[in-house]
Amino acid sequence: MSLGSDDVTAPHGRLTRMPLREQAVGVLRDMVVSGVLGPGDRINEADLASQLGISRGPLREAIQRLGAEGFVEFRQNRGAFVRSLSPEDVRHMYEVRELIEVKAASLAAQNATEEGVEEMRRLIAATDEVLRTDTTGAYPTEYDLHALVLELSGNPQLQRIGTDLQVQVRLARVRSGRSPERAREALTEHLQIISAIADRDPRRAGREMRAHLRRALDTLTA
Amino acid sequence: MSLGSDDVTAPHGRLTRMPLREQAVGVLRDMVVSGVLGPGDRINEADLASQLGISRGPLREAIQRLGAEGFVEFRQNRGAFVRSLSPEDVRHMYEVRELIEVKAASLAAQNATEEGVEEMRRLIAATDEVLRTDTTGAYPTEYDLHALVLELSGNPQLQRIGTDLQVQVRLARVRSGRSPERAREALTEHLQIISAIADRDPRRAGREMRAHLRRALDTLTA
DNA sequence: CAGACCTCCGCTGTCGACAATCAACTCCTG
DNA sequence: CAGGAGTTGATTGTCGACAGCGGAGGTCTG
Repeated sequence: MSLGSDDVTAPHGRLTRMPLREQAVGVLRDMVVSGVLGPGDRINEADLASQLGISRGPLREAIQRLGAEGFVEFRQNRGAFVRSLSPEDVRHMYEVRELIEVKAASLAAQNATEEGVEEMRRLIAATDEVLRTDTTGAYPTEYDLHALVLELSGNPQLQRIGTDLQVQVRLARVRSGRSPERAREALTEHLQIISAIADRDPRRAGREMRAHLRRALDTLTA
Repeated sequence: MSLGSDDVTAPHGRLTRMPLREQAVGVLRDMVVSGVLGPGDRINEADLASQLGISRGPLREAIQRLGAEGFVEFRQNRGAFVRSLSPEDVRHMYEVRELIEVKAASLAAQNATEEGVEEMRRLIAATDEVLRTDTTGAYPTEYDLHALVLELSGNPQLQRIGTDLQVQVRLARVRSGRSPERAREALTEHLQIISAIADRDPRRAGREMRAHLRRALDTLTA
């Protein structure tokens, strides 16, 4: 697993090389949410660095970033550990997430551009599609929805904090996969949120988002 | 300005040496909020490192931390720059801050421990004192209040995000110092918040906090 | 045999040096 | 004299190496 040659195409087509640190941040996040790195696991810098084909320098910088985002915790002279969330932590995270995303949904309903709403409609279609076929492919659009709502809120701060929280929540969800029934429910709830935003109804958008998040938390803690 | 010998006394009295990175984070924050590092300024790693008496390694890690917290921005191969806030940015920050701190105030009114309320009362006294004498010493208690409210909310997530935002706001306030009149106003508003929390009245606590933040934003943008 | 002490190994925290990249300046050219 | 290519200096991105702390496991002692 080396990432030295992972180049990336910049907006204008020029080939640009992302700093190793940035790439490492991405890989680490993936390793955490995919369960390769479980809660409480110690992060061995030397091992991980050679695994990624980079040196410890950029890796340590990446770890700091993850630390500020709340993914890992530090112990004096013991290094970084993948954060393990207590049920209390999860509750607290959802409490904040509700604040953030309800506001975001409401703002999105007010501020979304036409093309934003258009993208929402595409999500409706995609969601519909998933609903009619299988539910295993649900997660991608799940995150897409929440990310899109945050973006359409038009408030970058809200977006930044919201996505951080959203990704952190995955930490809790890694182990406890949800049932197919709940997945279907969630998708229909998404539909409600989307249509409220598309209809430009802030109140309803906020209400639906709140309901959605509360049910999600219930499922998670059950 | 070297920080190699800046030891720190741990909770139980044992002398502990903070990692250079942590100390650097603190110093950098101070340099930003105190105006030594102005918005848009480039951060020269070599200079700053030798200025602090450390090497670039820990410093770079510290900068990453600050980056995740929104203090500095990165440009490809150009390094880190102190973030400069547009009026839009400030508005967005206050929008989120209102969400967070209003909730925090309301929660604090519900959840605060007895000793928490006790500390609030001490703040009332201190604030009263400042009100009666000069107003130049106002800032410390200003930040103390908001920090305390966040802490008493009992939600660590809320606290973390809230303090981040609060410190960032200082970025905007560095240049535009507020008038003594506004400072007095702010203090009386604080009194309202405090007493609402001490009375354990969540509604009023939230309402007063909201009013306070809105006026603060008005002053800032004026 | 249990518990305190000690030793050794692995790992983090830190450093200095090299390579890659960008910005500014110079110099050439029309 | 204006504009562009080449050059140079400064600064970031990256790496490998060393020192010191902490924990695992062995050893000594009561």
